[in-house]
Amino acid sequence: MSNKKILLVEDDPNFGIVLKDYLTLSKFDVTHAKDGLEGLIEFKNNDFDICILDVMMPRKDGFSLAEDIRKTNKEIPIIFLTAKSMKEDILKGYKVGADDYLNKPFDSEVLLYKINAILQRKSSAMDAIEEQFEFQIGRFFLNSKLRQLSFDKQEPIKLSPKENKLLKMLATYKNDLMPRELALIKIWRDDNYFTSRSMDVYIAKLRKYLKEDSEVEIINIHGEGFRLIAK
Amino acid sequence: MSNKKILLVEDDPNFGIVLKDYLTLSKFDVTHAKDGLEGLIEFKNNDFDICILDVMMPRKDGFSLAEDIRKTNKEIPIIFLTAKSMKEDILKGYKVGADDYLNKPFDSEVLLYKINAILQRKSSAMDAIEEQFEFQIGRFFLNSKLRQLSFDKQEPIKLSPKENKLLKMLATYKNDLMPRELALIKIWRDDNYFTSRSMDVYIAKLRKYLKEDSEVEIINIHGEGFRLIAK
DNA sequence: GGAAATCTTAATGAATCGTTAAAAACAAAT
DNA sequence: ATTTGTTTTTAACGATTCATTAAGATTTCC
Repeated sequence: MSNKKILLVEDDPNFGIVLKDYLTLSKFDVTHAKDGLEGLIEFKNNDFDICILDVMMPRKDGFSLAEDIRKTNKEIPIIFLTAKSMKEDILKGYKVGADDYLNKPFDSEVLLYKINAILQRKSSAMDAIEEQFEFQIGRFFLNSKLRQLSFDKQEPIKLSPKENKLLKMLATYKNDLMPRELALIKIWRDDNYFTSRSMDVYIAKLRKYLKEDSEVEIINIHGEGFRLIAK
Repeated sequence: MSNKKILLVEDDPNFGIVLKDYLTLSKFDVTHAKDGLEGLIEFKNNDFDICILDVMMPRKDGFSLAEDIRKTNKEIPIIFLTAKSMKEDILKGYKVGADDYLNKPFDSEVLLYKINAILQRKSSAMDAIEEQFEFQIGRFFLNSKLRQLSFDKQEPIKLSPKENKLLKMLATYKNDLMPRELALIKIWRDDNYFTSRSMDVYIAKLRKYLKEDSEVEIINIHGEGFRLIAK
């Protein structure tokens, strides 16, 4: 099997070369472009498996490049390298369709780990295509495709789109922390005072639905997010 | 298992050689660089497990070298050797991401002890890439992601963010000194009279939580920091 | 003994969250 | 186009959680 091909777009020459060497040693074919425009040209002339883009670059920044890449290819994994851990940047990245992002400086082993994780995720996702849409939550049963929440033999509750997405997300993180920010970005596509308030309203609605089973509850972790507890 | 690899950067030739020999005898592979620039080159060409850097060196001092190292690798443990025990230096070191520091002259056995303690601390966590968030503390169990402290079958105690961060940090330094300044910089992001007082308040809170197990205690080491003792 | 460091409790004010209700936006059907 | 019903957002207010500061007591170090 031939090596996976990486497009690395990074304007800092030193850092770029070190990173390229490191990835080459880790058995990837690396093409190193020095700015966004060069990156776009390389992208169009080759067939890469994954893109690693610096955010801040002359001529064309990483986000803008990502948008252009997405016009050609909706699936290719993109990892952003952001110098600062600005929330602005992270949000923007997710909107452009980032698969992951890393704050510089970072441990190169973490990058390697993320690359492999993403490549694996994509390939297995391709095999199975469909994602999970049925969840057991205590004595409740959620079918997120039909947007129905069932309890015993009772008539199922019909969920609105947002209720459904939120409960599904809580269920995929069952018994674990679902970070508030993540839900806002993925479901509300924005993270501000009002979307956050809106989310609280939906949490209240879900709690009302779920209160028939006393074993099930949604608890808040102050400043962090919510946790759906169910045996 | 192969020996752990140490990058030792020390400009004093006599001291450097003695230290290198001592560490080699203690079953480490030691690369000895004579100044900061040489150290950086060695760092980029090899794969070390830990760095020991003298602070005062010609061409490139230890702090500057540490910053460069951190650009490539955010996790690798760094120990500083400082001639004077200036608080300025210690703070600067921690801000650059030091794991520990030693005042010259020092007992080489102390250095050895610290190296092993740090490697142990890092290795268990680093295997999994993502950081550790579960800790056993005597009969207590801390889940720092969920911010809860459990004791036997009792209802877990919910920890506030600061309580959680502080206890987590104490736990990673379990049975060892957690330097006061380090906690202040990493958790409070500042080191002054008030943050220090605030930390004391949190130590008091944690002691209250932990007093159910008489085998567990947080002791103060006057002028140095705290030590979480647990079997 | 005296200065510096630490311990502990309590008070304050800010940020976050919970809940209800009303307003606005949206969609489907008349 | 207007009506009707659903969904989502905004508003308002109370409740809870949280970090900091103050202040006095106690301990440690020289």
